[in-house]
Amino acid sequence: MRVLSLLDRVVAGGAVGLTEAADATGIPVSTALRHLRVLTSHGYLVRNDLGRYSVGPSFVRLALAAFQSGPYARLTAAAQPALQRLADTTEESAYLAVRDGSEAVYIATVESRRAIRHVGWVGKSVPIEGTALGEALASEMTNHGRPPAPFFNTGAIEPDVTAVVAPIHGSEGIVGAFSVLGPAERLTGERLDRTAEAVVDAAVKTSLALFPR
Amino acid sequence: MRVLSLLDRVVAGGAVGLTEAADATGIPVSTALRHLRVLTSHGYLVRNDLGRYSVGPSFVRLALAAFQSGPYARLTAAAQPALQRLADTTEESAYLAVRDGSEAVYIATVESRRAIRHVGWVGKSVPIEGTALGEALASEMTNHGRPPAPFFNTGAIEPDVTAVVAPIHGSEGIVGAFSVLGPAERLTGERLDRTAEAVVDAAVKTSLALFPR
DNA sequence: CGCTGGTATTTCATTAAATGAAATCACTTT
DNA sequence: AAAGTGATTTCATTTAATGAAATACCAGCG
Repeated sequence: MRVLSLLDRVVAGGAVGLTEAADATGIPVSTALRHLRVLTSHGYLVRNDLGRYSVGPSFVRLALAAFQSGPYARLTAAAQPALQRLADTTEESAYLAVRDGSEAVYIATVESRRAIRHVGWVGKSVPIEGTALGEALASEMTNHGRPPAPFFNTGAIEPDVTAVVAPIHGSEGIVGAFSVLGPAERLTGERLDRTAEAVVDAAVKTSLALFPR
Repeated sequence: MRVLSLLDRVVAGGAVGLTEAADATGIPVSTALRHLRVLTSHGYLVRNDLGRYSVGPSFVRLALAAFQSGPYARLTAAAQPALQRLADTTEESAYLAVRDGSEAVYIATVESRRAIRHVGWVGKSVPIEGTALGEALASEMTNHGRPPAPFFNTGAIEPDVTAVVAPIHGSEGIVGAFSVLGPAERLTGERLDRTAEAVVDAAVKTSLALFPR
């Protein structure tokens, strides 16, 4: 699995030298070099003129496939209309996220049209612990036919950013969550209430689209 | 590297059983099972209730990173305005592709607004040999300061689909190519000529954006 | 209900690849 | 020229991978 650790670090890091990759993964440089050479020979990585490794075309092909077939294709397709509606009605950026072990990863977004808006969290991971998103993804479906309750948090990841979250259910439990993110000073009072209603509504509709009962 | 072959097949395949993954990679099922379990334990794959393996959240996180940092982030960002212009001016679907060994992979698109339009080739691989795209990606920078010549082909991959292609240069040679794809009956005569000019122009402008001289 | 076929899982002995330190090389900076 | 950093090669050792065979499970069919 060393080879995947290295691949992970290089793809996540953008452009990474041998010693940096070895240090980041705790692998001796001679071992890391061998693995990086194998990954490069198969096209998963490329090595540029400066000797730095980056993602290669074979990995890119798989990255595209990951969103075109399989569960994330279905989830992102089912979620897209709801994300658009969420961004339109709440006038804040709306995100779709999934659970990745002890973290949550934002995998899709429709950004708010406002000049002051939350941006750039697709691909970002946040901990399950201590975040509204984490709570939502780790929650149980305990509402017995009633709409799920929304989750709120301010400042968990960034100061003055409020998150309003609702989980999405599929055939095998919680498959993702919607999160609307915006400045805390805007998301208060009645705007916060209406945002919560919209997020819950989006989650319920997307859950039904994925798993009709 | 067996582990990456398996990962490749599962991600590309969408939802794949143990025996299918083993057969597709030529790996004995007991060995394949072990690898699939390791991939699942790290979150790169998931296994559903039916026992089929699909892409998992750790892989999705990397897939997103592949387009956010590193060479493909730069390439797709630099190419986006040109793809949009190409689709607008030619009224056909425009694609960006890169070379992956003996194949070419389409990695981004702006689709034509026409009802009859070419769709759905992002993530698809075509051979270098026998295609206009392949010729373009394999070509040398032999025009010595003059604009590159466009490449044409009809029916190489699908009957009655014409491709008009031009390579994009970066600091280390050819880094990608633009391809406009549309019905052969539409892309003839003066429309074909103007499409070729537009593709070459897009490639030249994107090359300059990536590697100013 | 029993049988068959296909798929998945476990076990265990064998093999092959991975490993990693040390020596060496290359390049940049002082 | 020397020093420091990063990369590469070599080689002996170790560890993980391997894969066949046995077993278990499940769905479909007669």
